[in-house]
Amino acid sequence: MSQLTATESAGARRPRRADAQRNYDRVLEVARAAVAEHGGDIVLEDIARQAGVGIGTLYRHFPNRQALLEAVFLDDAEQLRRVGEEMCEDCDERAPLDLLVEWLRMQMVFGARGRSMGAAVMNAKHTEGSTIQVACLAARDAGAVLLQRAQEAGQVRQAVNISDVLALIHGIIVASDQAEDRAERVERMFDLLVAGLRP
Amino acid sequence: MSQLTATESAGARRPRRADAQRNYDRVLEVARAAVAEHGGDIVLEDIARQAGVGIGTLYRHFPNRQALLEAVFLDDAEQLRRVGEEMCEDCDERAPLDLLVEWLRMQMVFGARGRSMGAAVMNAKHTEGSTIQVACLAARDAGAVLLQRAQEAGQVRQAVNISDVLALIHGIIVASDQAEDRAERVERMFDLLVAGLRP
DNA sequence: TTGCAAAACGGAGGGAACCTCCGTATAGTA
DNA sequence: TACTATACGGAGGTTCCCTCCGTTTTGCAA
Repeated sequence: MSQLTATESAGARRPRRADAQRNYDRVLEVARAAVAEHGGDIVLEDIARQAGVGIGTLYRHFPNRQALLEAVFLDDAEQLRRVGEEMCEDCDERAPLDLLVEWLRMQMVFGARGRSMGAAVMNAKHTEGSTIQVACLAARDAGAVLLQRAQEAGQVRQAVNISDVLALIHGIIVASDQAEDRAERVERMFDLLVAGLRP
Repeated sequence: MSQLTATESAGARRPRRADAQRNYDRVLEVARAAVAEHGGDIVLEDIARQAGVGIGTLYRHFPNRQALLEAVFLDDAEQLRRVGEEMCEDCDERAPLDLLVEWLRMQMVFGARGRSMGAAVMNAKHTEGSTIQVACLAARDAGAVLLQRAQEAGQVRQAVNISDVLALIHGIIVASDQAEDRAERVERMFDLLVAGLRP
């Protein structure tokens, strides 16, 4: 949850006051639930009300809609990195391609949860030095290692590039967002992607 | 332009009045230009003003934002279908896979033009019987024939399915929308997709 | 414990955009 | 030319985003 304490970015600032931290956490928690249900189409005033704080408080902690969505997103990116790194250590026991595919599948599940948060997040992802870009790059790097292992094992073409694969995954999510046969469609597109990896 | 006259859907209604048709066309034209520049983030009041009509007039012709975007979209879908059908007739002279790839590339160029119109259009695409679905299906069918030719020539795996390929193309567009190295990135993802087609 | 300054709270309200409603204007027919 | 169905247009209701600022609270220091 409150992975961001006030001591961000090098500044030796005084830590957040207790009430502030409490409200920050509460807002973030409500927002997380709301995003899981409605995607990016959340109404900030509703979030504030449900969290039991004023709209002004919400905006102090999250200067705009984007910032709130990003905060919700960050946690997940962090988790993805962690799992990716753990998988790297299993490379001796399981086929690297299998691990890679499993990790990519996680990317999809996780991305699908955020659904229409997509547009907002996509922006930040490409903003140089943004917290969210840093988190995504960290997750990506974990994936890059998995990919490399699979390539060394001769299970994936050398030309394949992790960031393209991830972008394509994101594309699959967005492209199938509204489809009525969502699950199967995602599965087929994913298969198509995996097929494209092989030598 | 005014591909939709008032005589829609079987109804034997009186044709649109001349001034109405004029305004319809003018709004659509302005909207088309605006979409090309700003994607889906157009302000309807601006469109109305630039077209020299009142906001009420705009809303009479296009009951909501979505309807206007869809109208802009339709034309393009229609063109895509036409080109696809023309290509089918060239299958004897050129390799089917080449034609397919060229057509898919058109899909991308054309989709990229509409950019963030994406979300709005995606909705309609999956609404049973919507004009836009019909247009997309017609375009898709043209592509399906191209795909089939390529499969018959043994240049594409049998398991590949046109609508998945198109969805993936759409995904590529969306996924690379904000990237700074957009062009190359699209190109690489597209290559990845094409590689996935081959047997 | 008490006083106090920095920090945080919260909601009124400005502004942007969407869309509706209805009185007024006009095209096209008899 | 007169009349009616059709179309026009913009005022204003609604929703949501975000800012501003007077009030309240916290936590440190005496």
